[in-house]
Amino acid sequence: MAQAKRASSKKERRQESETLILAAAEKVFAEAGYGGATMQLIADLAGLPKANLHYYFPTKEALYRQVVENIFQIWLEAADAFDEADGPREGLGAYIDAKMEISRRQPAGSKVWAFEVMHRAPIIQDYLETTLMEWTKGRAQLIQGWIEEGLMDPIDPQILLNMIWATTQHYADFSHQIEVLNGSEPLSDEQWAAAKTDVKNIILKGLGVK
Amino acid sequence: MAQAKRASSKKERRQESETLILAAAEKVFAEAGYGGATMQLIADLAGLPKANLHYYFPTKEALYRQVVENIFQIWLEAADAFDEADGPREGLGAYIDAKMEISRRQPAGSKVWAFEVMHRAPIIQDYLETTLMEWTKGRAQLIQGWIEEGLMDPIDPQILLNMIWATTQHYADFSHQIEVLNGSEPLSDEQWAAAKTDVKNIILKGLGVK
DNA sequence: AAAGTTCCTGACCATATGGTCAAGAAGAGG
DNA sequence: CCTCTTCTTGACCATATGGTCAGGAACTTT
Repeated sequence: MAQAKRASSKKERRQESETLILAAAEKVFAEAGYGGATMQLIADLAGLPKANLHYYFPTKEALYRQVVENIFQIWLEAADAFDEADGPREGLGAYIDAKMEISRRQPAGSKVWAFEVMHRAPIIQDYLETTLMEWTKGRAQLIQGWIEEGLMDPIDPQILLNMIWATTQHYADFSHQIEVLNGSEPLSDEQWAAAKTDVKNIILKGLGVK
Repeated sequence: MAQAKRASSKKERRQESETLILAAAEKVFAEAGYGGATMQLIADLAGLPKANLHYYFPTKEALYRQVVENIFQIWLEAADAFDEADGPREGLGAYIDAKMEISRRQPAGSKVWAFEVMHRAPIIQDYLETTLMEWTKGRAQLIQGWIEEGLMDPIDPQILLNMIWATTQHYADFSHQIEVLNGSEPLSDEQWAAAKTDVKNIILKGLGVK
Protein backbone atom coordinates (compact mmCIF):
# COMPACT_ATOMS: atom_id res chain seq x y z
CA MET A 1 0.00 0.00 0.00
CA ALA A 2 2.70 2.48 0.98
CA GLN A 3 4.14 1.29 -2.25
CA ALA A 4 1.53 2.83 -4.49
CA LYS A 5 3.80 5.86 -4.34
CA ARG A 6 3.31 8.58 -6.91
CA ALA A 7 4.83 6.87 -9.84
CA SER A 8 2.16 4.21 -9.89
CA SER A 9 2.48 0.77 -11.36
CA LYS A 10 5.24 -0.65 -13.41
CA LYS A 11 3.30 -0.62 -16.62
CA GLU A 12 2.36 2.98 -16.14
CA ARG A 13 5.94 3.99 -15.47
CA ARG A 14 7.06 2.21 -18.56
CA GLN A 15 4.34 3.96 -20.48
CA GLU A 16 5.48 7.30 -19.12
CA SER A 17 9.08 6.75 -20.11
CA GLU A 18 8.11 5.68 -23.59
CA THR A 19 5.86 8.69 -24.00
CA LEU A 20 8.61 10.99 -22.82
CA ILE A 21 11.06 9.52 -25.28
CA LEU A 22 8.58 9.56 -28.12
CA ALA A 23 7.80 13.22 -27.54
CA ALA A 24 11.48 14.13 -27.61
CA ALA A 25 12.05 11.95 -30.65
CA GLU A 26 9.18 13.53 -32.54
CA LYS A 27 10.65 16.96 -31.97
CA VAL A 28 14.16 16.01 -32.97
CA PHE A 29 13.11 14.02 -36.01
CA ALA A 30 10.97 16.95 -37.10
CA GLU A 31 13.79 19.40 -36.67
CA ALA A 32 16.58 17.43 -38.24
CA GLY A 33 15.07 14.65 -40.32
CA TYR A 34 15.87 11.01 -39.80
CA GLY A 35 19.46 11.24 -40.91
CA GLY A 36 20.16 14.46 -39.08
CA ALA A 37 18.61 13.33 -35.82
CA THR A 38 20.92 11.61 -33.35
CA MET A 39 20.06 9.39 -30.46
CA GLN A 40 22.17 11.65 -28.29
CA LEU A 41 20.07 14.70 -29.16
CA ILE A 42 16.88 12.84 -28.41
CA ALA A 43 18.33 11.58 -25.15
CA ASP A 44 19.40 15.05 -24.10
CA LEU A 45 15.99 16.51 -24.88
CA ALA A 46 14.31 13.75 -22.93
CA GLY A 47 16.79 14.20 -20.10
CA LEU A 48 17.91 10.59 -20.19
CA PRO A 49 21.20 8.88 -20.94
CA LYS A 50 21.41 7.57 -24.45
CA ALA A 51 21.71 3.98 -23.33
CA ASN A 52 18.32 4.28 -21.73
CA LEU A 53 16.66 5.00 -25.04
CA HIS A 54 18.00 1.73 -26.31
CA TYR A 55 16.42 -0.02 -23.40
CA TYR A 56 12.96 1.07 -24.52
CA PHE A 57 13.53 1.17 -28.25
CA PRO A 58 16.09 -1.24 -29.62
CA THR A 59 17.14 0.85 -32.61
CA LYS A 60 16.81 4.35 -33.99
CA GLU A 61 14.63 3.00 -36.73
CA ALA A 62 12.23 1.33 -34.30
CA LEU A 63 11.88 4.61 -32.43
CA TYR A 64 11.29 6.50 -35.65
CA ARG A 65 8.74 4.01 -36.81
CA GLN A 66 6.81 4.35 -33.58
CA VAL A 67 6.77 8.12 -33.96
CA VAL A 68 5.45 7.91 -37.49
CA GLU A 69 2.83 5.35 -36.56
CA ASN A 70 1.53 7.55 -33.76
CA ILE A 71 1.15 10.46 -36.11
CA PHE A 72 -0.60 8.35 -38.67
CA GLN A 73 -3.07 7.29 -36.01
CA ILE A 74 -3.91 10.88 -35.16
CA TRP A 75 -4.48 11.63 -38.80
CA LEU A 76 -6.91 8.82 -39.19
CA GLU A 77 -8.82 9.90 -36.13
CA ALA A 78 -9.21 13.37 -37.57
CA ALA A 79 -11.36 11.80 -40.21
CA ASP A 80 -14.16 10.98 -37.83
CA ALA A 81 -15.46 14.48 -38.34
CA PHE A 82 -15.65 13.63 -41.98
CA ASP A 83 -17.83 10.60 -41.53
CA GLU A 84 -20.48 11.82 -39.23
CA ALA A 85 -21.68 14.51 -41.59
CA ASP A 86 -24.35 14.12 -44.20
CA GLY A 87 -23.27 16.80 -46.63
CA PRO A 88 -20.08 18.30 -48.03
CA ARG A 89 -20.39 21.61 -46.24
CA GLU A 90 -20.50 19.98 -42.86
CA GLY A 91 -18.25 17.05 -43.68
CA LEU A 92 -15.47 18.79 -45.56
CA GLY A 93 -15.71 21.79 -43.28
CA ALA A 94 -15.26 19.71 -40.17
CA TYR A 95 -12.41 17.78 -41.74
CA ILE A 96 -10.57 20.93 -42.75
CA ASP A 97 -11.09 22.32 -39.26
CA ALA A 98 -9.74 19.18 -37.66
CA LYS A 99 -6.69 19.08 -39.90
CA MET A 100 -5.93 22.75 -39.33
CA GLU A 101 -6.18 22.14 -35.62
CA ILE A 102 -3.68 19.28 -35.84
CA SER A 103 -1.32 21.42 -37.87
CA ARG A 104 -1.43 24.00 -35.16
CA ARG A 105 -1.09 21.73 -32.16
CA GLN A 106 1.20 19.06 -33.53
CA PRO A 107 3.38 20.65 -36.17
CA ALA A 108 6.27 18.35 -35.34
CA GLY A 109 4.26 15.27 -36.14
CA SER A 110 3.17 16.65 -39.46
CA LYS A 111 6.77 17.43 -40.34
CA VAL A 112 7.94 13.94 -39.56
CA TRP A 113 5.21 12.56 -41.75
CA ALA A 114 6.17 14.92 -44.56
CA PHE A 115 9.78 13.93 -44.17
CA GLU A 116 8.91 10.26 -44.35
CA VAL A 117 6.72 10.57 -47.42
CA MET A 118 9.14 12.90 -49.18
CA HIS A 119 11.77 10.21 -48.85
CA ARG A 120 9.52 7.63 -50.45
CA ALA A 121 8.23 6.25 -47.17
CA PRO A 122 11.10 3.87 -46.47
CA ILE A 123 9.65 2.95 -43.10
CA ILE A 124 5.87 3.04 -43.45
CA GLN A 125 5.33 2.14 -47.08
CA ASP A 126 3.03 -0.67 -46.00
CA TYR A 127 0.76 1.80 -44.21
CA LEU A 128 0.43 3.85 -47.34
CA GLU A 129 -0.51 0.85 -49.40
CA THR A 130 -3.02 -0.59 -46.98
CA THR A 131 -4.51 1.70 -44.37
CA LEU A 132 -4.19 5.00 -46.18
CA MET A 133 -5.28 3.50 -49.46
CA GLU A 134 -8.42 2.03 -47.96
CA TRP A 135 -9.24 5.17 -46.03
CA THR A 136 -8.85 7.22 -49.17
CA LYS A 137 -11.02 4.95 -51.25
CA GLY A 138 -13.78 5.17 -48.68
CA ARG A 139 -13.75 8.96 -48.53
CA ALA A 140 -13.54 9.23 -52.28
CA GLN A 141 -16.73 7.22 -52.56
CA LEU A 142 -18.40 9.45 -50.01
CA ILE A 143 -17.44 12.51 -52.01
CA GLN A 144 -18.52 10.86 -55.21
CA GLY A 145 -21.89 10.26 -53.59
CA TRP A 146 -22.22 13.92 -52.75
CA ILE A 147 -21.41 14.81 -56.32
CA GLU A 148 -24.04 12.45 -57.66
CA GLU A 149 -26.57 13.95 -55.29
CA GLY A 150 -25.78 17.29 -56.85
CA LEU A 151 -24.45 18.72 -53.59
CA MET A 152 -21.21 19.90 -55.18
CA ASP A 153 -19.48 20.24 -58.54
CA PRO A 154 -18.13 17.10 -60.20
CA ILE A 155 -14.47 17.03 -59.23
CA ASP A 156 -12.07 14.12 -58.93
CA PRO A 157 -12.26 13.33 -55.20
CA GLN A 158 -8.56 12.50 -55.10
CA ILE A 159 -7.64 15.94 -56.34
CA LEU A 160 -9.85 17.43 -53.68
CA LEU A 161 -8.28 15.35 -50.94
CA ASN A 162 -4.82 16.28 -52.14
CA MET A 163 -5.79 19.91 -51.97
CA ILE A 164 -7.12 19.67 -48.45
CA TRP A 165 -4.09 17.74 -47.24
CA ALA A 166 -1.71 20.13 -48.94
CA THR A 167 -3.32 23.27 -47.65
CA THR A 168 -3.84 22.20 -44.07
CA GLN A 169 -0.48 20.48 -43.63
CA HIS A 170 1.30 23.42 -45.19
CA TYR A 171 0.54 25.38 -42.05
CA ALA A 172 2.53 22.84 -40.03
CA ASP A 173 5.26 21.84 -42.45
CA PHE A 174 6.08 25.36 -43.61
CA SER A 175 5.33 27.08 -40.33
CA HIS A 176 8.77 28.59 -40.32
CA GLN A 177 8.26 30.27 -43.69
CA ILE A 178 4.82 31.42 -42.63
CA GLU A 179 6.26 32.94 -39.48
CA VAL A 180 9.04 34.74 -41.30
CA LEU A 181 6.54 36.22 -43.76
CA ASN A 182 4.46 37.25 -40.78
CA GLY A 183 7.28 39.44 -39.53
CA SER A 184 8.98 36.56 -37.71
CA GLU A 185 6.01 36.24 -35.40
CA PRO A 186 3.94 33.11 -34.88
CA LEU A 187 0.39 33.43 -36.11
CA SER A 188 -1.93 34.89 -33.50
CA ASP A 189 -5.19 33.26 -32.49
CA GLU A 190 -6.99 35.63 -34.80
CA GLN A 191 -4.71 34.81 -37.71
CA TRP A 192 -5.22 31.12 -37.18
CA ALA A 193 -8.95 31.60 -37.07
CA ALA A 194 -8.85 33.69 -40.23
CA ALA A 195 -6.73 31.12 -42.04
CA LYS A 196 -9.11 28.37 -41.03
CA THR A 197 -12.15 30.29 -42.16
CA ASP A 198 -10.69 31.52 -45.42
CA VAL A 199 -9.28 28.15 -46.40
CA LYS A 200 -12.63 26.55 -45.70
CA ASN A 201 -14.58 29.19 -47.55
CA ILE A 202 -12.36 29.18 -50.61
CA ILE A 203 -12.47 25.43 -50.95
CA LEU A 204 -16.19 25.05 -50.28
CA LYS A 205 -17.06 27.89 -52.63
CA GLY A 206 -14.61 26.58 -55.19
CA LEU A 207 -16.34 23.21 -55.10
CA GLY A 208 -19.71 24.82 -55.66
CA VAL A 209 -21.00 23.30 -52.45
CA LYS A 210 -24.68 23.98 -52.03
CA MET B 1 43.20 25.19 -83.13
CA ALA B 2 43.43 21.44 -83.00
CA GLN B 3 43.05 22.09 -79.35
CA ALA B 4 39.41 23.15 -79.43
CA LYS B 5 38.66 19.48 -78.93
CA ARG B 6 35.14 18.48 -77.91
CA ALA B 7 35.30 19.41 -74.30
CA SER B 8 35.61 23.07 -75.10
CA SER B 9 37.23 25.72 -72.97
CA LYS B 10 38.39 25.46 -69.43
CA LYS B 11 35.61 27.57 -68.04
CA GLU B 12 33.01 25.55 -69.84
CA ARG B 13 34.43 22.31 -68.54
CA ARG B 14 34.39 23.67 -65.04
CA GLN B 15 30.79 24.71 -65.55
CA GLU B 16 29.92 21.25 -66.77
CA SER B 17 31.46 19.56 -63.78
CA GLU B 18 29.69 21.84 -61.37
CA THR B 19 26.36 21.28 -63.08
CA LEU B 20 26.86 17.54 -63.01
CA ILE B 21 27.64 17.61 -59.31
CA LEU B 22 24.76 19.93 -58.53
CA ALA B 23 22.31 17.70 -60.34
CA ALA B 24 23.47 14.66 -58.41
CA ALA B 25 23.44 16.59 -55.18
CA GLU B 26 19.90 17.82 -55.72
CA LYS B 27 18.70 14.29 -56.19
CA VAL B 28 20.49 12.90 -53.16
CA PHE B 29 19.55 15.78 -50.88
CA ALA B 30 15.93 15.39 -51.97
CA GLU B 31 15.96 11.68 -51.33
CA ALA B 32 17.74 11.64 -48.00
CA GLY B 33 17.65 15.13 -46.55
CA TYR B 34 20.74 17.07 -45.60
CA GLY B 35 21.70 14.80 -42.72
CA GLY B 36 20.98 11.61 -44.59
CA ALA B 37 22.83 12.60 -47.72
CA THR B 38 26.50 11.70 -47.90
CA MET B 39 29.18 13.13 -50.10
CA GLN B 40 29.99 9.58 -51.15
CA LEU B 41 26.45 9.01 -52.43
CA ILE B 42 26.53 12.23 -54.39
CA ALA B 43 29.94 11.37 -55.78
CA ASP B 44 28.79 7.92 -56.85
CA LEU B 45 25.70 9.31 -58.55
CA ALA B 46 27.81 11.88 -60.35
CA GLY B 47 30.36 9.22 -61.26
CA LEU B 48 33.24 11.06 -59.64
CA PRO B 49 35.55 10.32 -56.74
CA LYS B 50 34.52 12.01 -53.55
CA ALA B 51 37.67 14.09 -53.34
CA ASN B 52 36.73 15.68 -56.61
CA LEU B 53 33.54 17.11 -55.18
CA HIS B 54 35.58 18.88 -52.59
CA TYR B 55 37.65 20.43 -55.32
CA TYR B 56 34.58 22.18 -56.71
CA PHE B 57 32.64 22.67 -53.50
CA PRO B 58 34.71 23.06 -50.35
CA THR B 59 32.13 21.63 -47.95
CA LYS B 60 28.88 19.71 -47.94
CA GLU B 61 27.14 22.79 -46.71
CA ALA B 62 28.43 24.94 -49.55
CA LEU B 63 27.18 22.38 -52.04
CA TYR B 64 23.81 22.22 -50.33
CA ARG B 65 23.51 25.96 -50.26
CA GLN B 66 24.18 26.19 -53.96
CA VAL B 67 21.46 23.62 -54.63
CA VAL B 68 18.94 25.52 -52.58
CA GLU B 69 19.86 28.83 -54.14
CA ASN B 70 19.35 27.43 -57.61
CA ILE B 71 15.91 26.20 -56.72
CA PHE B 72 14.96 29.47 -55.18
CA GLN B 73 15.94 31.19 -58.40
CA ILE B 74 13.64 28.98 -60.43
CA TRP B 75 10.80 29.74 -58.08
CA LEU B 76 11.24 33.44 -58.46
CA GLU B 77 11.29 33.17 -62.21
CA ALA B 78 7.99 31.32 -62.15
CA ALA B 79 6.46 34.50 -60.89
CA ASP B 80 6.96 36.33 -64.14
CA ALA B 81 3.71 34.82 -65.35
CA PHE B 82 2.10 36.47 -62.38
CA ASP B 83 3.27 39.93 -63.22
CA GLU B 84 2.45 40.24 -66.85
CA ALA B 85 -1.26 39.70 -66.30
CA ASP B 86 -3.79 42.39 -65.66
CA GLY B 87 -6.40 40.37 -63.79
CA PRO B 88 -6.60 37.56 -61.27
CA ARG B 89 -7.93 34.97 -63.69
CA GLU B 90 -5.00 35.36 -66.00
CA GLY B 91 -2.42 36.16 -63.35
CA LEU B 92 -3.24 33.56 -60.73
CA GLY B 93 -4.05 31.01 -63.42
CA ALA B 94 -0.69 31.42 -65.08
CA TYR B 95 1.11 31.30 -61.77
CA ILE B 96 -0.62 28.11 -60.73
CA ASP B 97 0.17 26.59 -64.10
CA ALA B 98 3.81 27.55 -63.82
CA LYS B 99 4.14 26.17 -60.32
CA MET B 100 2.42 22.91 -61.24
CA GLU B 101 4.79 22.58 -64.14
CA ILE B 102 7.80 23.05 -61.86
CA SER B 103 6.41 20.47 -59.45
CA ARG B 104 6.20 18.03 -62.29
CA ARG B 105 9.56 18.67 -63.89
CA GLN B 106 11.69 19.41 -60.86
CA PRO B 107 10.24 17.49 -57.95
CA ALA B 108 13.66 17.02 -56.39
CA GLY B 109 14.24 20.74 -56.14
CA SER B 110 10.91 21.29 -54.49
CA LYS B 111 11.68 18.60 -51.96
CA VAL B 112 15.01 20.11 -51.04
CA TRP B 113 13.32 23.43 -50.52
CA ALA B 114 10.64 21.83 -48.37
CA PHE B 115 13.32 20.07 -46.38
CA GLU B 116 15.19 23.28 -45.80
CA VAL B 117 12.15 25.27 -44.71
CA MET B 118 10.83 22.46 -42.54
CA HIS B 119 14.09 22.56 -40.64
CA ARG B 120 13.77 26.26 -40.00
CA ALA B 121 15.89 27.28 -42.97
CA PRO B 122 19.28 26.92 -41.29
CA ILE B 123 21.07 27.69 -44.53
CA ILE B 124 18.92 30.19 -46.42
CA GLN B 125 17.21 32.08 -43.65
CA ASP B 126 18.55 35.34 -45.09
CA TYR B 127 16.81 34.63 -48.41
CA LEU B 128 13.52 34.17 -46.65
CA GLU B 129 13.85 37.42 -44.80
CA THR B 130 14.94 39.49 -47.77
CA THR B 131 14.15 38.20 -51.23
CA LEU B 132 11.11 36.09 -50.45
CA MET B 133 9.71 38.69 -48.12
CA GLU B 134 9.96 41.42 -50.72
CA TRP B 135 8.59 39.25 -53.47
CA THR B 136 5.64 38.33 -51.29
CA LYS B 137 4.89 41.88 -50.31
CA GLY B 138 4.82 42.92 -53.95
CA ARG B 139 2.43 40.16 -54.99
CA ALA B 140 0.23 40.74 -51.99
CA GLN B 141 -0.19 44.34 -53.06
CA LEU B 142 -1.04 43.22 -56.56
CA ILE B 143 -3.71 40.91 -55.22
CA GLN B 144 -4.97 43.59 -52.89
CA GLY B 145 -5.33 45.85 -55.91
CA TRP B 146 -7.45 43.24 -57.68
CA ILE B 147 -9.63 42.98 -54.63
CA GLU B 148 -10.14 46.70 -54.48
CA GLU B 149 -11.07 46.72 -58.14
CA GLY B 150 -13.75 44.21 -57.28
CA LEU B 151 -12.18 41.52 -59.45
CA MET B 152 -12.26 38.92 -56.67
CA ASP B 153 -13.53 38.39 -53.13
CA PRO B 154 -11.72 40.13 -50.29
CA ILE B 155 -9.31 37.55 -48.97
CA ASP B 156 -6.02 37.96 -47.13
CA PRO B 157 -3.50 37.73 -49.97
CA GLN B 158 -1.05 35.87 -47.76
CA ILE B 159 -3.55 33.12 -47.14
CA LEU B 160 -4.13 32.85 -50.84
CA LEU B 161 -0.44 32.61 -51.60
CA ASN B 162 0.00 29.96 -48.92
CA MET B 163 -2.79 27.99 -50.50
CA ILE B 164 -1.30 28.16 -53.97
CA TRP B 165 2.15 27.24 -52.73
CA ALA B 166 0.80 24.40 -50.65
CA THR B 167 -1.33 22.90 -53.35
CA THR B 168 1.14 23.10 -56.18
CA GLN B 169 4.19 22.02 -54.22
CA HIS B 170 2.26 19.14 -52.71
CA TYR B 171 2.38 17.47 -56.11
CA ALA B 172 6.17 17.46 -55.93
CA ASP B 173 6.82 16.97 -52.24
CA PHE B 174 4.26 14.24 -51.75
CA SER B 175 4.61 12.69 -55.18
CA HIS B 176 5.31 9.35 -53.60
CA GLN B 177 2.06 9.34 -51.66
CA ILE B 178 0.19 10.51 -54.73
CA GLU B 179 1.68 7.72 -56.76
CA VAL B 180 0.85 5.06 -54.20
CA LEU B 181 -2.75 6.25 -54.04
CA ASN B 182 -2.78 6.15 -57.83
CA GLY B 183 -2.11 2.42 -57.77
CA SER B 184 1.66 2.90 -57.52
CA GLU B 185 1.68 4.53 -60.92
CA PRO B 186 3.02 7.99 -61.74
CA LEU B 187 0.33 10.38 -62.85
CA SER B 188 -0.31 10.22 -66.58
CA ASP B 189 -0.29 13.27 -68.81
CA GLU B 190 -4.06 13.35 -68.60
CA GLN B 191 -4.02 13.16 -64.81
CA TRP B 192 -1.54 16.00 -64.59
CA ALA B 193 -3.65 18.07 -66.92
CA ALA B 194 -6.76 17.29 -64.89
CA ALA B 195 -5.03 18.19 -61.64
CA LYS B 196 -3.83 21.45 -63.10
CA THR B 197 -7.26 22.37 -64.39
CA ASP B 198 -9.17 21.34 -61.30
CA VAL B 199 -6.80 23.06 -58.90
CA LYS B 200 -7.01 26.21 -60.95
CA ASN B 201 -10.79 26.08 -61.24
CA ILE B 202 -11.40 25.39 -57.59
CA ILE B 203 -9.17 28.21 -56.45
CA LEU B 204 -10.40 30.76 -58.96
CA LYS B 205 -14.02 29.90 -58.31
CA GLY B 206 -13.39 29.87 -54.60
CA LEU B 207 -11.99 33.36 -54.82
CA GLY B 208 -15.03 34.59 -56.66
CA VAL B 209 -12.85 35.71 -59.55
CA LYS B 210 -14.91 37.59 -62.07
C1' DA C 1 14.54 -9.39 4.42
C1' DA C 2 15.79 -12.28 0.78
C1' DA C 3 15.26 -13.28 -3.92
C1' DG C 4 13.87 -12.03 -8.34
C1' DT C 5 12.79 -8.84 -11.83
C1' DT C 6 12.92 -4.60 -14.16
C1' DC C 7 15.25 -0.42 -15.00
C1' DC C 8 19.26 2.66 -15.41
C1' DT C 9 23.79 4.12 -16.95
C1' DG C 10 28.97 5.00 -17.79
C1' DA C 11 32.29 3.11 -20.52
C1' DC C 12 33.26 1.11 -24.64
C1' DC C 13 33.42 -0.41 -29.75
C1' DA C 14 33.03 -0.78 -34.78
C1' DT C 15 31.84 1.85 -38.43
C1' DA C 16 30.83 5.67 -41.44
C1' DT C 17 31.48 10.31 -42.58
C1' DG C 18 33.24 15.00 -43.80
C1' DG C 19 37.24 16.64 -45.01
C1' DT C 20 42.59 16.81 -46.15
C1' DC C 21 46.69 16.10 -48.75
C1' DA C 22 50.35 14.96 -51.64
C1' DA C 23 51.40 13.09 -55.86
C1' DG C 24 50.44 12.80 -60.36
C1' DA C 25 47.57 13.48 -64.95
C1' DA C 26 45.98 16.61 -68.41
C1' DG C 27 45.97 20.90 -70.91
C1' DA C 28 47.81 25.54 -72.21
C1' DG C 29 51.49 28.42 -73.57
C1' DG C 30 55.86 29.12 -75.20
C1' DC D 1 60.05 19.60 -75.47
C1' DC D 2 59.67 22.26 -71.17
C1' DT D 3 56.99 24.93 -67.75
C1' DC D 4 53.00 26.44 -65.45
C1' DT D 5 48.44 25.97 -64.10
C1' DT D 6 44.30 23.44 -63.42
C1' DC D 7 42.17 18.91 -62.36
C1' DT D 8 41.90 14.36 -60.52
C1' DT D 9 42.28 10.88 -57.15
C1' DG D 10 43.70 7.12 -53.74
C1' DA D 11 45.01 7.02 -49.19
C1' DC D 12 44.46 8.88 -44.89
C1' DC D 13 42.62 11.20 -40.45
C1' DA D 14 39.80 12.97 -36.67
C1' DT D 15 35.41 12.81 -35.18
C1' DA D 16 30.68 11.52 -34.42
C1' DT D 17 27.31 8.04 -34.32
C1' DG D 18 24.40 3.84 -33.51
C1' DG D 19 24.61 0.33 -30.73
C1' DT D 20 26.44 -2.98 -26.80
C1' DC D 21 27.30 -4.57 -22.24
C1' DA D 22 28.18 -5.46 -17.56
C1' DG D 23 27.32 -3.97 -13.23
C1' DG D 24 24.52 -1.83 -10.13
C1' DA D 25 20.16 0.67 -8.44
C1' DA D 26 15.30 0.40 -7.60
C1' DC D 27 11.27 -1.81 -7.17
C1' DT D 28 8.15 -6.23 -6.44
C1' DT D 29 7.00 -10.36 -4.65
C1' DT D 30 7.15 -13.91 -1.38
